[in-house]
Amino acid sequence: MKKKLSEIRLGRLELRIMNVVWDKGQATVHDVKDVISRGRKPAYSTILTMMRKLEAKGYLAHDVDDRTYVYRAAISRQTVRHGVLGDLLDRLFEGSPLLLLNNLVEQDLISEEEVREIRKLIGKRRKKK
Amino acid sequence: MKKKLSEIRLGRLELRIMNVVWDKGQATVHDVKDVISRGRKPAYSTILTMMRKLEAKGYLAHDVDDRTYVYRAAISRQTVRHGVLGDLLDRLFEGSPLLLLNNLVEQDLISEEEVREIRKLIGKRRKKK
DNA sequence: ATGGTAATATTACCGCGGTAATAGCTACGT
DNA sequence: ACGTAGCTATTACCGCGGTAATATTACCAT
Repeated sequence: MKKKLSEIRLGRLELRIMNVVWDKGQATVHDVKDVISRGRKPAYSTILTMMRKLEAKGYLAHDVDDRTYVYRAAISRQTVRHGVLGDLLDRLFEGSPLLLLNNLVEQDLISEEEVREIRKLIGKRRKKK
Repeated sequence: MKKKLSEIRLGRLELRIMNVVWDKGQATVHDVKDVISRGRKPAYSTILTMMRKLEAKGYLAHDVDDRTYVYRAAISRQTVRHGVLGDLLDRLFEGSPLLLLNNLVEQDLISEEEVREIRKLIGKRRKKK
């Protein structure tokens, strides 16, 4: 089930679930329920339902281990990040990453040192090409 | 109608509408309908409904000019950008702006020159304080 | 065999963004 | 006075993320 990057759309709970699966590599419904702590704590059956829906949408897949579903991601964190970030850029920052960067600075979310690191990173990437 | 930054949530069409109002400073339903071009073109009544809902939520306000509603933004673009960006950071990038930056680089969305500009910007900000 | 246990499957509902048809109002032209 | 043009107001519906109770299934222990 391939998806265009721009079509990747995940709700809040969906993302919380995916994060658990990405972090742990694989997870059962119970695993997810145990890890999800912050804020509202959805019922077991809620998480179950959402994970089934996520699988139906092609974001999760599962193996069966002794009659327990062990889920794993069917889409990478990077892919989702790319998709969602691109979408945000498009919708709220005129498609300009620079504008977004600017915003991070205004919010004092990044420091000069961090920007320096990023420059280094870009340098390395350029060499590779 | 004050809102916590993290509670600012706007759908796709809502954001398209807000963008028009922000760009033009003020806009009637017709103005918005005329400007909105890309992709689906919602009916006049759809835009009308959405703008009323946006006003009910405190994102728009209106004056009446010769029995036509002239809407203006009741929340700034910056505020929405801050809110949405912070939320994204929190949900998908472990709250780390650096991780987000990194992602922009991986997607080849920012260049070394742009990062240099940002560093300059940060320098200026630091002096102000 | 049978009842408990622990998992998945089914079903139902809510709120909201989005969609739009249609009803209602009012000033203006003739 | 009256119809019409051009607005806003009302109403209804859909899909989906989220919520969760309840039903079903199947193994295990006694």
